[in-house]
Amino acid sequence: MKVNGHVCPVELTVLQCAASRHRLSVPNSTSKPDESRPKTRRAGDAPTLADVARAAGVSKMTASLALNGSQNSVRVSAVTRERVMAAAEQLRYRPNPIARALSSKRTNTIGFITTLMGEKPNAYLLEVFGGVIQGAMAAQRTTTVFTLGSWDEAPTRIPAWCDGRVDGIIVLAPRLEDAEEAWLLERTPIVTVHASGNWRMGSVNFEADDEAGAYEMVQRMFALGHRNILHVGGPVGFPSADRRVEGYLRAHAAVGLTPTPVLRVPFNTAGGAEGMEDWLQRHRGQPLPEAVFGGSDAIAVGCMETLEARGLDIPRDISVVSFDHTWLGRTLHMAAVRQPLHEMGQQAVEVLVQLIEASGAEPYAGPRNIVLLPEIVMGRTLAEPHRAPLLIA
Amino acid sequence: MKVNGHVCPVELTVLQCAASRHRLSVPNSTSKPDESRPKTRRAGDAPTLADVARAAGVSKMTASLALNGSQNSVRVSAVTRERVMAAAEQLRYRPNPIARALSSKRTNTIGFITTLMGEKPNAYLLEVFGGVIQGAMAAQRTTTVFTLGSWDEAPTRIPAWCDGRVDGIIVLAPRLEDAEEAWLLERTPIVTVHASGNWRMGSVNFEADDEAGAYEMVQRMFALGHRNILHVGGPVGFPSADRRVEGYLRAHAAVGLTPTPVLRVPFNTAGGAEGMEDWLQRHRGQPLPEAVFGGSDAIAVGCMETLEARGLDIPRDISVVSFDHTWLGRTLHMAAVRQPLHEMGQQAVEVLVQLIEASGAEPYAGPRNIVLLPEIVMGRTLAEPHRAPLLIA
DNA sequence: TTGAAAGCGCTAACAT
DNA sequence: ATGTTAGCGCTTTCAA
Repeated sequence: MKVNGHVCPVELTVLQCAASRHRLSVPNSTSKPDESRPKTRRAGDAPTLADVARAAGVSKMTASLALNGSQNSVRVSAVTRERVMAAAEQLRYRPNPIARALSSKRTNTIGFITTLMGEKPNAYLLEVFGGVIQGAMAAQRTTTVFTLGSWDEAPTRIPAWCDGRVDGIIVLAPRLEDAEEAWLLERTPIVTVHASGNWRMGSVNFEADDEAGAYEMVQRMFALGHRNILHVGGPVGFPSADRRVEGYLRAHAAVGLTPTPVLRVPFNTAGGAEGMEDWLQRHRGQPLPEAVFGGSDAIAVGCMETLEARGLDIPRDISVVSFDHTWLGRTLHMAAVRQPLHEMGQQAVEVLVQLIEASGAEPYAGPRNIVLLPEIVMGRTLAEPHRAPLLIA
Repeated sequence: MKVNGHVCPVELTVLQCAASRHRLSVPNSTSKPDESRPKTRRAGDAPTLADVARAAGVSKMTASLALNGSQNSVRVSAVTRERVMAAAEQLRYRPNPIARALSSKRTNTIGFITTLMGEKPNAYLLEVFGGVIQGAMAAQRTTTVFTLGSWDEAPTRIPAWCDGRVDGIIVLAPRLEDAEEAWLLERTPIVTVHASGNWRMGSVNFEADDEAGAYEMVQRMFALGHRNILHVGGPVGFPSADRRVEGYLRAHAAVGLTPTPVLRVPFNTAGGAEGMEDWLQRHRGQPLPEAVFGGSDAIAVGCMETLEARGLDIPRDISVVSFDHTWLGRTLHMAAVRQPLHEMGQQAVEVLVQLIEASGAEPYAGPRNIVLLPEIVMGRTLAEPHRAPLLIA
């Protein structure tokens, strides 16, 4: 098979253009899950506990006890256990987790609910997700991902996932109202991240102290000598964006400085780039700010783009700092308020596990709202302000 | 509660330092999944099919048939169906997916196996993952993530996950030998991504034509006037890295140019930055390459870092192009060979579903190795070569 | 058109 | 120390 003038090595290879979105369909394949298949037990099927028990010459329950090692010393004699384990080994027995889940009402799986991590991955979300799967691994659980097309679907779809397939769920809630069908949620513990007070009580919420982080960062910049700092914040109505603005303002109030009016843009690179460009054009001839404080990594990167496109050097001519310090910010060595997103994900799992294991007798007694403190990270994009004030071209 | 001089609004709030990794433990919580709980049916439990049937005055199976809508017109009369559905609605009945899975041997879940997406997210991996969950959503399945500490664990842990909890799995295999316990895999369909020939036959593999992509990109650069292109490739032994080098070399051979010897570095930013710095120091006084071709986004970003730190302007003084065009490359508007990672993830799910639904009677008849064609993306980091040749300082 | 009954593979009370 | 028995909630023959 020849493509672009060279030969592909593998015989069965099929080359196709990715952009064509060509469906590789075989004749009778439906995209809907199949609901009907035969289920007579065939010889090739996986061995069950019964097979092991039979092979070891004991009953199913003895086999179960021997294998699960629970009730350690008492229930099963050493020789019996030995025999059972040998049989299991020999048959290559693997317990069926579905059957176990049905019987024990525990799937050992936690759900992670997110909006589509599509073509345009959300760095913030991915960061938390990384923490979640790491936490899940540490807690000996697996993570299943439920994808929401948009947050509008949340009230109807989230309860539908609380149907026993997971022991508990973690919800990343940028902003979320009370679920209408809260009745179902009562059976499935939930931990939210960044659902600042919007979610029903009874669950546990994680958030970062955005306000304090922004306050601290602006103070640091003041200490470096900056006086004219432009804050390009996220959209109005996002609690976290709003709180960052508050921190920015409070820092100014604390030292008696009049803040430059805040710019609000969407939480993405284009938002930062276009907002910045627009702002610069509206302030032509006026002094260039000494620094820009982006409301997120993406916003800050967008701002940098615009500034650099105008020939400005960062941080010589103007400093740029950001919020979050996700992988994007780290890669670019940006100065930022680091929000402990990864830790949030990990700790969310820890708390969720506690919630799951809390029986009626010993209810969860920990905190209901957990606020992590952000930290200031210095980087290559922040320096002392430019000596001679620059004007906006 | 006061922190950093301001008051937190929520009463139950607990502030904690993220870096402390403090365990929020409640007294009797074990991290191991709990194995023992009572299971007598209490009034507050979720309604079952039996409850619905009783409420509707029919048998369980009639209820099941009525609700699942299978055997559409024949089996159940319209009135009965109506009554059953009303009862279900009224009881807020939700079918238990675990029970369904046990009975039907279908979980409608696909597994995604990956190494830890930890603090240092792998852009490549995340890109594919985004495609997978999107594909899964389209196919009405959920995705469960299995995390591998390192690839060494693959041969033992992957088979352990083929125990029925998922209908099939997708494996991102940078390099992977034959699984020793392949016997188990026979029951669970597998689609690999980038497992170029290393994995057992019988599964389906996806890959991109790295060689052709690199060839094409170098040709484009030749067309722009570049003659001295340094390829900073990924580590020796990674099939994809090796094939990119081959494409680079073939492009030179095609036009009769002698290629600059290839540099091989780790697949990350530090690799690119340090490799580049080292190379420049070893070639002091010699002509600066007109362009650098990074073996991945991360490598290219690292190279750019080093070059810009030396005061070089990209692309005026030197062009930089990369491979992959993941989110990092897109954010920075880099010129690159775009590998269709997202599409790979999506299509991997489509094929996996076909594999799952292929019964013994109608086995999967599609291709076993699917090669997607990369495409060239122009960007801000690639321009015509610098007129006056520069020397390495 | 509907019902009764037998699993799916495992866990857990209750005997022995 | 081990076996018996009864579910978990659903699907699916097999009768009626």
